[in-house]
Amino acid sequence: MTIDVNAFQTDFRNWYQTHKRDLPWRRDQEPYHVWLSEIMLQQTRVDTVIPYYEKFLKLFPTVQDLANAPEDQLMKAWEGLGYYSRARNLQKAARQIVQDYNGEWPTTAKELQNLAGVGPYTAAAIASISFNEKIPAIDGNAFRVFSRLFEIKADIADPKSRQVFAAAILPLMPDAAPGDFNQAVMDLGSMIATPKEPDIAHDPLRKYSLSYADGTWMDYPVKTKQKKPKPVSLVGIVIQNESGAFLLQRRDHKGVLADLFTFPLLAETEPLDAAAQGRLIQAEFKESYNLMLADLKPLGGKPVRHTFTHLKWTIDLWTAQLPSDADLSYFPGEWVAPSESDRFPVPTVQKKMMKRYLATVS
DNA sequence: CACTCGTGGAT
DNA sequence: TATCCAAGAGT
Repeated sequence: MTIDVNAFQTDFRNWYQTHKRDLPWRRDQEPYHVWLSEIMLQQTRVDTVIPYYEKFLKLFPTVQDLANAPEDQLMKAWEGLGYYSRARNLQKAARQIVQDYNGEWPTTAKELQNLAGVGPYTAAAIASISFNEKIPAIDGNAFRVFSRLFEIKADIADPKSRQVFAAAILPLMPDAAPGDFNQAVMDLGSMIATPKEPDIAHDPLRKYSLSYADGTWMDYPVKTKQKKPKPVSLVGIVIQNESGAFLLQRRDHKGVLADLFTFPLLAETEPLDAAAQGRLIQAEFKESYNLMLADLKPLGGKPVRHTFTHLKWTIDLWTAQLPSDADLSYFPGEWVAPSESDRFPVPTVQKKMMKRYLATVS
């Protein structure tokens, strides 16, 4: 594979200067801004991230503000964005910067990877954009763009493939503005060299592309298929006291939706009929929480469905009553009045359950 | 290293 | 509805 690197860089740079997107985190090269945006953009679309990014910068203008933020305020600001461990790692890393690095950002990708939540991609992105390190930032766009350019058949789901791509990309990077090169790859991948139906006619790199020449671009990137989400049946219990407050449960610090608040959820080892669900709920509340629910009954209607990357939840909703003076010593959660329900970070599935409940009882 | 960890848009 | 997948990282 012989390629005129100078011509390639010129074509690519010219295209980027004309077509690059105007994004909030491109207003400067502040590592705090670049880092925050890169964490939010992990597995998340630009349009989704923008409002969260703007809100975060208003709430936490500096890395010191983020390091000092109350956890619930942080999680609340992240609510709905998904992959919530990113938010916890965000604050861990902010505290690393303030305490371990005395507020001075490390300037190399190698050092940046010591920060919580910063892996090889994010470290390379920050190092190249903020500190002009010549290192390829290899994300899904880069895998797609360069596998098609050079017909690279390494499986991108295999971590070992990263070095194959790095070796192919590095010789193409310019000494000046390597961060622009990496961002150009992302813009090209999201606007032109898309997964389905790439706009080949407007691709500034089309004359360098082996797969375009061979008509094989649909075969790239090579990626092993992901498994189907595992079906899980659950019951969700909408419990209210005599003043109408809801009993919300703080989920375990580990696992799915860690630390967030939902109606109490119980997983069934296998799908149960209504009678068995009722017995499960009463037994679990008695044995685990020492609580006796009153007036327990199915809400009725279709179950609430929610699909994660690896799980497919089917939730049958129930309703019950519990006095406000019930002893919650063994229950990880608290009463939440409808008026103050937005003080707690809740995942999307909780919003779905609440919406279904309110629609059914009204 | 295979698995875990969310959400919403596109098709 | 089913599937893919979007600027991945931690374990």
